Amino acid sequence: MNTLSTDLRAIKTRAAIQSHFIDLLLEKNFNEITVKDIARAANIGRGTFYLHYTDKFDLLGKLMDEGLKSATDNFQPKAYFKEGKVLPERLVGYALKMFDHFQEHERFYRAMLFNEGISSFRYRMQQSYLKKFRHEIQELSQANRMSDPITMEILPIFISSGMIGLVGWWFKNNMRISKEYMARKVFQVMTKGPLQVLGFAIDEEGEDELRKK
Amino acid sequence: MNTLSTDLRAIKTRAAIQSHFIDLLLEKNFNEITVKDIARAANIGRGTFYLHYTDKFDLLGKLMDEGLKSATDNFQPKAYFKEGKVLPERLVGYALKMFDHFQEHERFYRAMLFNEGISSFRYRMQQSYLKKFRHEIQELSQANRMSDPITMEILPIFISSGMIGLVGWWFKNNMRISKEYMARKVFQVMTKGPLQVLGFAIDEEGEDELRKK
DNA sequence: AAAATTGATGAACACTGTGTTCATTAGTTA
DNA sequence: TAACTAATGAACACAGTGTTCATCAATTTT
Repeated sequence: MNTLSTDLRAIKTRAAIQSHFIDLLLEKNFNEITVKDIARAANIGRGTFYLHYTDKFDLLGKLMDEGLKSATDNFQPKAYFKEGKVLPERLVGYALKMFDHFQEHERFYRAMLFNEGISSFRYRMQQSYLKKFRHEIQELSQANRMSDPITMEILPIFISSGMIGLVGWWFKNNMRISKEYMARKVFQVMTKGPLQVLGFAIDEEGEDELRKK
Repeated sequence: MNTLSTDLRAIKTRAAIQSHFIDLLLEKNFNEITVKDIARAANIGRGTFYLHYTDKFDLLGKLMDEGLKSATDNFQPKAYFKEGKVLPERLVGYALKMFDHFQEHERFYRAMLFNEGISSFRYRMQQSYLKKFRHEIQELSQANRMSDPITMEILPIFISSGMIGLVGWWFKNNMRISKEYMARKVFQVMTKGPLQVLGFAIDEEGEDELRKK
C-alpha cells in the first residue's frame, strides 16, 4: 500500500478499483465480495490490490471518507438567517443544493446506503452532517438569545438524522419526487415540526399543564 | 441448525451464545469476531454453534429481529390525540416509555448501535419504527382532514430517523440526561420543529413569497 | 532517446477461519 | 429405566487472505 503515488498507472488502477467496487456493492452484499472479485472486476491482479489498500475494509473506509468530505465541502453555509430570523427562501435553497449533490453522486450513495453488509456508513454520514450543522447553528445563534446547551446539542442530531432518512427514502423511490418539493418539505418540518405539517393541532390546555411541571 | 428445540440444554446453549456474543460485540468489531471466539466465550464446542446458527450473520440477524420485535411490541399506541388535537401529556408519556425501553435493554442497543462492523442495524431499526409510526399516524388522521400522501410518507421517516439519532446520542452520553427531559424535547421538536425549539423565528414575508410559487 | 524508477503480474506460500461429518459421551424427557 | 437428542472434539476439504519474488512493462527523469 503506497502513500498516494501520482504515477499514471497507479491512478488508473485506483480509479478502476474504486469504480468497479461500487458496481459490486450495487449488486451484492459487501460481506460476500472478496478481494479476488474486486481484482477480477477491475482487471488487475489480486496482488496489485494490496499495493493500494490493506484490505477491502480499508478500501471501503477510504471511499466513505472521500465521499463524505466532498459532500460537506459542497454545502457552503449561505446566510439563511438574518437578525435571528430564518429566511425561508434561502433555507429552501440550501436544502435544494443538498439534493442536487445526492443526485449527482447517486451511485455512491445507493451503494453506501443500501448495501446490506456495509457497516456504519449511515452513522458516519450522520456524524459528518451533525458536525456541519452544529457548527452552523452555533454561529447563527451567537448574536441572538440562545437555547440551553443540551438543546443546542440535541437539535442538530434530529436534523441530521432526519435528513439522512429522507434522502434514503428519496433514492428508494428512484427520485420520483422533485428536489424542489423535497426541499420545501424539509423547510416545513424544520420550522413547524412533523406533527403540524401532518395537519395535527396541539392541545393548548395540555401544553400549559406540561409547562407547569 | 434446529427449529427451536425446547430441550433445556439447547435453551441454555442458545442463551449462552447470545449473551456472550453481545459481550464480544461490546468489546470488538463484528468483523473480527470469529465463530471460534463465540464458542470459546460461551464455553461450547465450535461445532455446537453450527447446531443452532448457520453462521455469525445468522446469529446477528436473529438477535436483531428479536430485539426489534420486543421494542415495537412494547410501545402500545396510547391515544395521544383527541379530535385532531395532539395531547401533550400523552405524547410525552409515549416518548418516555420508549426511553424506558432503551434503558432496560442498554447492552443490546449499545452493541447494535455502536459496533463499527455491524451492518444495517440502524437501518432495520428505522424501518421497524417507521412501520409503526406510519401505521399510528394513518389511524390518527383518518377522522381528520389529512395532508397529501407524500407528506404522509415522508414525515414518519423524519420522526423515526430523528428518534434513533437521539437515542444514540443519549447512550453516548451515558444516559446522563433524564428520560423526562428527553421526552419533553421530543415533544417540542415534534410540535414546533427544530428551528423554533432552538429559538429562531421564521421570517413571515419570506414565507409568503415561498407560498406564491 | 536512453536510463532509471516504479507499478503490475502471476505463481507460490503459509495461514486462518469455515462449515461439515462422525463416533462417542452425557444430559433430558417420557 | 429406556429412548432420545444435544454436546463434544477431532478430522477434513475448502476458500480467502496477505505476503514474497523474479520478471515484465509503463512512466518519469535526465
